[in-house]
Amino acid sequence: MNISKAAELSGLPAKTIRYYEEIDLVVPDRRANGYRDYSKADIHRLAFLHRARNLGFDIESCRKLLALYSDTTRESATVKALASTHLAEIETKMVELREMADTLRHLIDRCHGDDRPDCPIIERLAGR
Amino acid sequence: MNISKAAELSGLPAKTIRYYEEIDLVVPDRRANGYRDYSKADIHRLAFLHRARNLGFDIESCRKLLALYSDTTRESATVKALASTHLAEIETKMVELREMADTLRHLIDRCHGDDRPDCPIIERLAGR
DNA sequence: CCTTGACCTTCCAGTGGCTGGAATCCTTAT
DNA sequence: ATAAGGATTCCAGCCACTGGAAGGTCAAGG
Repeated sequence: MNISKAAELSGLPAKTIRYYEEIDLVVPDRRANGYRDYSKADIHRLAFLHRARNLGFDIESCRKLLALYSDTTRESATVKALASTHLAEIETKMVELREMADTLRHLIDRCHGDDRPDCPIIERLAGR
Repeated sequence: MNISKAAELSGLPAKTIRYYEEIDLVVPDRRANGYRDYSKADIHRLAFLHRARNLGFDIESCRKLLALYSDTTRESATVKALASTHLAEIETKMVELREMADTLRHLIDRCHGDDRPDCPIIERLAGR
């Protein structure tokens, strides 16, 4: 299967698929003409990566998840730990964003937003 | 004022301050020996940048905010628009993160997390 | 057989916002 | 005179792609 078909089936851009090969995530066979030849298993791995990335896992975590996916003797505890760590990171980031958003909303609410120069947003950034 | 003092007063690492000069955000005078010489106004601008970055504004927005900061004829509407756009982006990101977090929590809750291989997290990533 | 166009290949450069490190220079204290 | 602690520049790397150039391959139509 050519790369464009693999892209269509996995939902990943061809460029990304080539990149994943470069970093040894999914390395397909090659045909005599040098074209990449993706197997069904390769497609499954690519789609797996697509879903894992959509859940925000970074590439190194995806690599580990992919290894666990292929390892039928895996312990679910390992997977759960990986996902829990990732969830904690997401929650940390959410807290940061919420704090930013709250501050911004507060300042925006207090800014007249007209043709006058005085502005609580600028004042806050200037340190009051 | 030397860069290390500027770093201390603005709260930014010296490396970052040099980077900000490179991209023409804050360009200090130079002494005869080639050392950067930061004025009080420079320090204010650096601290301003520090706060703006902490609110999540990207560098180009910081550049605009800095210009508005220096422009006493600014219209607060301009600042408000910039901040509102940024707030909307943050809120979008928060929604994405919340969706990821909800999905992850759901899956983690259903994973035994023991020595057995069956795992709803892997199953979900594999596409059921 | 030739051309066209769609596909494939590799390689290089750029994104954002720094950060680390190497090599060298300047200042101050002993 | 020397050593420590600053300062300087420049180059490389991070993450996860993404765009583009230059060229090779293949199937269909004339």
